Amino acid sequence: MHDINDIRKDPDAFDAGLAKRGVSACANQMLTLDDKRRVAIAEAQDLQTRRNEASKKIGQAKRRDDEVEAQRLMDEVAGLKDDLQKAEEAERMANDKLMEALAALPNLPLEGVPIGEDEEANVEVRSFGTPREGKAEHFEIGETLGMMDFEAAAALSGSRFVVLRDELARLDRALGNFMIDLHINEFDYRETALPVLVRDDAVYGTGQLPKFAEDLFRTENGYWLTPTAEVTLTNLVREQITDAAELPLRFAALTQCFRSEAGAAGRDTRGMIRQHQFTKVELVSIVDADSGEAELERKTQCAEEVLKRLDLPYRGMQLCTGDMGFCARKTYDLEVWLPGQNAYREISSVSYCGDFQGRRMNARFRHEGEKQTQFVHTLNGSGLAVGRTLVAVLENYVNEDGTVTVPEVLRPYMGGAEKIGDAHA
RNA sequence: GGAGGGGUGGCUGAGUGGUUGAAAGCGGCGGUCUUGAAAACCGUUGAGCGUUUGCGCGUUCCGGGGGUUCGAAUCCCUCCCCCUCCGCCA
Repeated sequence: MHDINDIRKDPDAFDAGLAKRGVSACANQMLTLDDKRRVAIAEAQDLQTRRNEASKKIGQAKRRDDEVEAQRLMDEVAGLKDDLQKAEEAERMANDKLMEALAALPNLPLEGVPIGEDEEANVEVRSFGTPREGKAEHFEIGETLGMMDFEAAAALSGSRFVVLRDELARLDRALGNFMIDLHINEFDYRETALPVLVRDDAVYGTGQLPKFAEDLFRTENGYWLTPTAEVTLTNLVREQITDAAELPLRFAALTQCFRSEAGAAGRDTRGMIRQHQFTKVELVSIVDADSGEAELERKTQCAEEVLKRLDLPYRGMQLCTGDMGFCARKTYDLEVWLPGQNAYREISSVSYCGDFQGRRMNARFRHEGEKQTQFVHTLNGSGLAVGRTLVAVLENYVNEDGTVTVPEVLRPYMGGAEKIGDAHA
């Protein structure tokens, strides 16, 4: 959500920012809505003033038992009521219209973000490891092992679900545990266990609503299934004033995520790359207005460290203006090398959102002794998507005989096992 | 699921139709006193929005929304949340 005052201060800069994202200019439209809103407010307030004055006099008349005068005054303001109600309704509508329009606008890219239309214009900022050629895709490896079962999942739930068995199920769990342990032990994140069902306000706060409702699952009694723990972790500070001394707040969670993948029909239909339900370790930071960009770099490094310790080749991409998410001002994607696909695939996305979500959540902070509050700045990032990491491990660690070597850092989480598939080979 | 009790300012807690944005206490801030601090005493202390060069003025807000009324923290409807008892249950 943007501050209408910022738009008023420099409408051209606002439109220029939107243009970078391929969104057409609309500052003028917003200012017109705001003007209408303010006129409506002034009209309603004027009527309210008159009503209040009259009511006060009526009260005074009644106190001195002057019923005649009281009645005279009551007759006098009787006509006001209708106008007042209309004016208040007009004020509400004018305000709603402006809020609705503002809520649909994406955040502005930070200075220096590469300008472009789509992922073609993303910029590689670094890389790690050496990509190798591979022969097998992860689902071939998993099915050969007899531990990855899409048919069983389809029977239960349809497409875009998977059943993992035996050591692969354990590997999945090991990955999640390894990741979250790393972040809480070494990077100062607080582990958090969260609901995966939330209400409208929370999803609105992080920007998935109102625009992207079709990407989410909704229960019959009105809950949303969280598409990422970004929603819950970020909303932890909603509608409150955090003491600035407590910042930065760093939260990590290992949760299930649920996405309808409404717009992805036909894409990544095979395998575990794109599922309706997947596990992810999410990293969220709540910071003050000055720390956002440094925290973005830090968080990206936290995510990268997971890949490094798993010895998975990856590259870091800075997203261009056209490829960034709705709330983001600056985003890095980490893309892991998948030998089976002979391609880099996104495994983490780390974004700095400025105060865009803070304003939507009415989440503020205040420096000790100061009166003025500011909206918190927020960051979120995957550290990492567990399902896709499992895919990467399989394709990068598969052996000639179809077994899969367990990455060293995961062995403590696997009962010491060095290999998957030996017993079944 | 059934029955009941509650949601008031940073906190505790009064307030059931008329200058109530809201008593009192705590906390915070300023001052007096003190070498300094504490204690004591005095004063002060909510937020959003609109308007204004500024002082200010106006308006809204007592969980959210709607309604009754000339006037609502106070009455009505509805939703949300918390608590207690019973039932059920991982």
